[in-house]
Amino acid sequence: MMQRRARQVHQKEERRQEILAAALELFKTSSFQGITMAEIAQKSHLGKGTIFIYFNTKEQLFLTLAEQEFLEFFEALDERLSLSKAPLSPGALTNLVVESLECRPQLPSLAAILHTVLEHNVDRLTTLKFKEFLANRALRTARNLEHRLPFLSPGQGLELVFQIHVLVLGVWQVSDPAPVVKDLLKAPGLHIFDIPFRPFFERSLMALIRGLEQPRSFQPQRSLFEEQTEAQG
Amino acid sequence: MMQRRARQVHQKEERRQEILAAALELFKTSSFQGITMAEIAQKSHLGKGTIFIYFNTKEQLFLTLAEQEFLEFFEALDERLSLSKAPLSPGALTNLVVESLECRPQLPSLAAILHTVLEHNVDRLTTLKFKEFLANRALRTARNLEHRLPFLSPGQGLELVFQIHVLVLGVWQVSDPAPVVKDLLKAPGLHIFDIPFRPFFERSLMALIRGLEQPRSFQPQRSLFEEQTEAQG
Amino acid sequence: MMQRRARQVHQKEERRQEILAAALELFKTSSFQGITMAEIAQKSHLGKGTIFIYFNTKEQLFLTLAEQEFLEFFEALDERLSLSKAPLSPGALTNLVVESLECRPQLPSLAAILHTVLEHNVDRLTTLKFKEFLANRALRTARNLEHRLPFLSPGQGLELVFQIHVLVLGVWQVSDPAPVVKDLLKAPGLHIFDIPFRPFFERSLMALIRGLEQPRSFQPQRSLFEEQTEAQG
Amino acid sequence: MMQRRARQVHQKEERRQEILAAALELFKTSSFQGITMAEIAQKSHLGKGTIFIYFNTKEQLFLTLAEQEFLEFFEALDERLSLSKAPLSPGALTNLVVESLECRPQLPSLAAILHTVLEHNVDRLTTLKFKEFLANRALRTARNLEHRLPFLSPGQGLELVFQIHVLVLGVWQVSDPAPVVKDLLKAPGLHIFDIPFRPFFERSLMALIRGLEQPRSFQPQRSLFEEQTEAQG
DNA sequence: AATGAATGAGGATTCATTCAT
DNA sequence: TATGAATGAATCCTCATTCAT
Repeated sequence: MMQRRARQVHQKEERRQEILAAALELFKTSSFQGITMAEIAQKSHLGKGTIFIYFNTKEQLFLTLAEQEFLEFFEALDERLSLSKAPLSPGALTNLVVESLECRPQLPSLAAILHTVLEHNVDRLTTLKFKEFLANRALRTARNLEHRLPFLSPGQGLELVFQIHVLVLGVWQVSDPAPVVKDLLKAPGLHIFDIPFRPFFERSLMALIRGLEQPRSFQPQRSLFEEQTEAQG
Repeated sequence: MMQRRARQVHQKEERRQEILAAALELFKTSSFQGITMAEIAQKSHLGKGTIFIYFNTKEQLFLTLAEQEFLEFFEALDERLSLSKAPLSPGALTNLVVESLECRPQLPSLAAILHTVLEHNVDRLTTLKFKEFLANRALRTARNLEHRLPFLSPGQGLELVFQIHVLVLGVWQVSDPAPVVKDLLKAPGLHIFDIPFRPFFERSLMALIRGLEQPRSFQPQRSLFEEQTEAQG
Repeated sequence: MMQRRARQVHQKEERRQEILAAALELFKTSSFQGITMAEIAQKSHLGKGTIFIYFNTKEQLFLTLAEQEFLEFFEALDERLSLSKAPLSPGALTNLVVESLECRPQLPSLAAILHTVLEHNVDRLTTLKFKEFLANRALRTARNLEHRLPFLSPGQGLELVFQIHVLVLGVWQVSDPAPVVKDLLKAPGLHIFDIPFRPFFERSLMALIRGLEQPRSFQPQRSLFEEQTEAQG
Repeated sequence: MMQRRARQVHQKEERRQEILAAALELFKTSSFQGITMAEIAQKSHLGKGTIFIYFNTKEQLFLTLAEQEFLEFFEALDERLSLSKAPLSPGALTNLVVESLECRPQLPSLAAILHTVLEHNVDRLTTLKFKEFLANRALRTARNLEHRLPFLSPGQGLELVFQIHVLVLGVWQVSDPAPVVKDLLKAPGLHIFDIPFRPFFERSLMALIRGLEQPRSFQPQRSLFEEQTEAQG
């Protein structure tokens, strides 16, 4: 053990980052449940107890990791969105998103456990901070999206951000099968479950954006009625 | 304990269903991790060990639950899709999906743990059976979708099925926050995370379908090039 | 399942033997703990419950197996002892024992669990029967031994039987290492633990018999005194 | 709980010994299977989990116990063997062994489960260490035996060590009957199974040593031939 | 007599978290 | 601050045995 004391604020922040880096590194080849705090401590050359000085719980540690990844993703996306003021085609926007995503390869897997795992066993305050950060960040990107996508009505930018989030975590779960499933993918008829993340995500997001782009005025609320009529016929 | 012996095949099936019903009931107010096999046994008036005669592992039990919910969802959807042969509008299809979904209120929460939890710790054979069932069922519905959505090219029906699945599990996770998060939803600025499942799912699916509906010929593969140009400009 | 009813006494005995044969077969490649009653039932084409009609407990089943093996061993040995009336050399007797042992290859492994496992969880009556059988059988062979080994004083025949038993189970345990140990036998210096049953048993038994053969009159009880004297010197 | 932290190496060793002492204490009145880790924890005033910091598995804990007992036995024996250089009579040696054994009353019962229980469920490294220790210790005592027993040819010292081991565990199993058997010992005819450890062990070991002592030249390898001849006649 | 569904005691082990040092 | 020893809750699953059919 090093026994270096981090008395300065910047030293503490450094230490914090070392821990996060170690966790991220382990997360590349393992899962949240598969990683133990002992491993993280060892990899960051710190004592087990030290980790808990910087993070209250294991979930909080990974939530911080997620926050960083989200931040960088949003930054990357915003940067790309700010390169021009011209309207974006659905394909172009999809591209920007995918590019931004590829800078942070662990974001999808972190997003996939965000709601079901990480946000449990975290204290109010931490959650509050995280959600506030996310809200601010999402709103900023939402505005940027609304600037580049003229067809978006006010508020739809934020909705699109959430929809992207939903697609990221959903597509990730579908494209990252359990070991047993992975083995079975070669079985006849099961290749349909072999779904690589990127192309499927691209097609889905593109379709979604193109759908948003369509003027809705021509099909106002009729869907329900149509259906019922059909059902009767 | 009852000590009634289920010796006939149909009695065994009945018992099996009793167990599943008990598990589903518990799942309504708790989570996979929060439920113990002992609770399920108690609720189905059986011994702890008896459960393991019918299901090898806890995961397998819930996988079977998921299978049943998926089956009923697909049946409900197929039935609705077969009521007419006329082309469906995006809104109409969305409606059909949401209706089918509402028959099985636990489907989203089961789908949400399917890939990350259930498909782990299940043996090859069980997984194979499950995936084969899912493949067959998905393909049938895919064909039905292609019949009612003329704009779908062959194979796009299946993709749409997967996209619906992705939206279901993704939107569910976003709309079913952890207790701590739920508490914070009233905080100023955090109401944006209060996302009820149904409307958000409806809008997202509708947009997706409308996007698929658009002829793609007008924007062929140019997206990447466009973007790069923009970035340079 | 066969559902054959064994109404006749001889049919029941047959069934009993089938079960024992199945258990013995499994015991060749597995251990007492490694074998389940379900496996024995399956291998003897009977229902699990049926096994318990013939044997009250798993231990009793294997105790019966041990009894049979002991019986056959004693028979084989007695037969060989009866072929002549001439005094036996230690080597010759050792040979007879080893030959008799080799007819029943499972005897050592059964003897090795007899006192530590089998005789636990067996009811009084069964144990009584077993022990009575063993006593009678041992006494008969003891007499035969005393006939062929003139140097044995009355009662020493029985003691020799017990000593043979002790050597069988002791040498077996030493010569049948756990898997982990077996792996380690190649390590430098650990080859000394690679002790094949037969030669080690032969040498040990031979020495023991030769020791019994020696007239004890010349060294009467002095050992203790000698030692104490030495210690003082 | 005490919550004293053992941070120094010697404190940790102390704690380790406390656990071993507790286990040994329990082992006096119970069996390996009858003792639970929880009991050991309670008796050593430690948390259940703490035990597993010091010993990976229950088997490892008891293996360590066995190692200590073996060590002390070997030490005691070596000490006695070193008191003089004069040749030992069989009776004298037997005495030394029995005396050494009586210092460690639990050794026989630990030896009796060594091969059948303890050496299972222990990792390679632990087993390696244990076996290496045992090899070294046995070889040293073997040399000492060869010094005091002139009739032993090189290598026979080690063989004698193993033979003593075999007798210890074998005689122990025979002399420590299951409760049911113990009850039956008064039954007519079954008193022959009432075999106290010490005298039976003494007589057996003495005979064995005396056998080893005999010059073998007069009966060279003829035993097999003799026997066959007899069988034919 | 035969069956196999039902039973439930039984226990080692992990690991996030705490806190004495 | 840093440490790592100490903690103990938490639970799935096996399998010998029973007994309703």
